Amino acid sequence: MENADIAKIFSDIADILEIREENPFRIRAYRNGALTLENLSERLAKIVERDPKQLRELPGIGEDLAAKIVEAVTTGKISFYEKLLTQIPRTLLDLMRIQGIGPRKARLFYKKLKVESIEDLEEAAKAGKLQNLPGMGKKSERKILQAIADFRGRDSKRFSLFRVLPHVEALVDYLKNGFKGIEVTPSGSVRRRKETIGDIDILVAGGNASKIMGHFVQYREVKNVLAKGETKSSIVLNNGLQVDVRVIGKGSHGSALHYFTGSKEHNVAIRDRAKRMGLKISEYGVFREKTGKRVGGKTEAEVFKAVGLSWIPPEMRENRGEIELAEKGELPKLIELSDMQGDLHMHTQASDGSHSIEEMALAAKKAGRKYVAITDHSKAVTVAHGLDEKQMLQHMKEIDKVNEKIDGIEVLKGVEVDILKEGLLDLEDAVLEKMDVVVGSIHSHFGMEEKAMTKRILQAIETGFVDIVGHPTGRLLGERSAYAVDMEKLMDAARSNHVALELNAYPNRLDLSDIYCKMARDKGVWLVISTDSHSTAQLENMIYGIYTARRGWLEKEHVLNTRPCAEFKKILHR
DNA sequence: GCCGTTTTCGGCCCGACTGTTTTCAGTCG
Repeated sequence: MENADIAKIFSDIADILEIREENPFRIRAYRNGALTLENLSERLAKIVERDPKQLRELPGIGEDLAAKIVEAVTTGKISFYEKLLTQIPRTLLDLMRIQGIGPRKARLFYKKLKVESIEDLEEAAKAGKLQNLPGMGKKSERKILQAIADFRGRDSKRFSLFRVLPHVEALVDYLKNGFKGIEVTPSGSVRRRKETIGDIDILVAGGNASKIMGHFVQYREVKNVLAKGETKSSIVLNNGLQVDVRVIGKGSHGSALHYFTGSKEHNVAIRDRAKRMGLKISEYGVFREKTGKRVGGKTEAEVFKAVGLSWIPPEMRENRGEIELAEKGELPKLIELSDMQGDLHMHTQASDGSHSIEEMALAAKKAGRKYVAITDHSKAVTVAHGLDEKQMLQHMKEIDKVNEKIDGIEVLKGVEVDILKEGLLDLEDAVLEKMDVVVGSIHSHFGMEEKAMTKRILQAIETGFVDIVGHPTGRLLGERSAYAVDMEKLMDAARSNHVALELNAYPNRLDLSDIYCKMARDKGVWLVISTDSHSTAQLENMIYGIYTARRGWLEKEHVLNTRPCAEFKKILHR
């Protein structure tokens, strides 16, 4: 069992215990445990193998959960969970994924109507059986039917950040244009620059709250209004994206911004800390618990300062150790877009790109880069018109020509060479030898099992020709999951062979993920951030790589292409 | 079930909105 599987079981256990109305703190303990496992970069199996006692060092993992993890890793199941499932059907848990249905309602429907699944629930609602239950009515019944329809229509629940940001911008403009002197700030996972977004949260400071609410729900792209209150409203856009807006007084801007930026886990940890210090934090400010005296909240910095911390960048607020660092004053200085000097992965018309070498180079210069590597596909990637040895040599001459012709940016000769099924590279050594930059990537046989896939990539690394492993897990957000690879082994091999791993900034890749970036940072593995552009416009996607890098705690020094070209080349030619 | 600068026991984040109530439970973030 892998980390995510065990996390899912802990979360299921929490749901079941909730339906059974057990001790809410015990339930939270399982939830917290699940979150810890989700955010963990190291494989639990590895930790157990090394020393099961180390599980106890993980936040929220005590004697009990540690034992369950050991059981899961060694036997492939958790007997406590199996036992629970004999009492409550697994499909009942799906009910709680319907908006407006929590554990109480799920339990009510199950007990009174024998509803065990979403299908059962739909049937009961259509038959008018729900409205007569205690606490229910006609309106609730209608809402549930609507929520079931929404749930089904909403394809794959989360939206990629790059699809969401344009909507955020439009909404912020819309709100700002309606009123004078209000501050409109995107918060939530958008502000944390998470790779996928569940809904948009927008904070408005100042202004007439009820007027702002009235204006907001009339936004031109509203499909339906979920809730409209005095200070808080939620709408669903035509594309299925939910937007929450909250209005707050200007004096509480900082505490509200902190609160609505989250993450939830970070907030819980901060509030817990405040509590231990005799303080109470809400969206309205920081207060002394005893006297109720307000001690801050106008700015975010005030909130952090009140609990003895320096200001934590939003991208780090996931309760992955950032609070401990802030306490010691040791927060990293996160990488910024302006640090990026090179872009080492892009395609031209020679393979599957839309522009010429020169056009790409000039656009990259405009985007602020000082050097680029042109890395077209090799011949195995036929769908992308990959180049064979002869074509590649010709292409390299073209690159040389452009390099001589233009100023202000250095153009390196590169290739994105396919890592074949057996771990061999798709071009002859004699050609690879002449390259400045070799990116090795997987484009086929994604379904290989983990051992074989890991061996395949390790073998490619060990040829000595690969400088960078491109999009190392092959995932496409919302489309294709990562292929199975032992990331520990891959990173260890990369480090000992002086090979860098790519953080591919293509917005639906972001591969490596934030968690793997942090793992690379911890392990001292070199990284590069590249756009994998197929057109000049895509060179601007570097910013998405920066977002993910910042979420992975990366600093300038961890990323090779923040260095000047000469220094970068020197490192490559170790 | 977890955890400890008040505690190995007794706490555990906090508030808005809705629909059903006739003062509040459930859900959500």
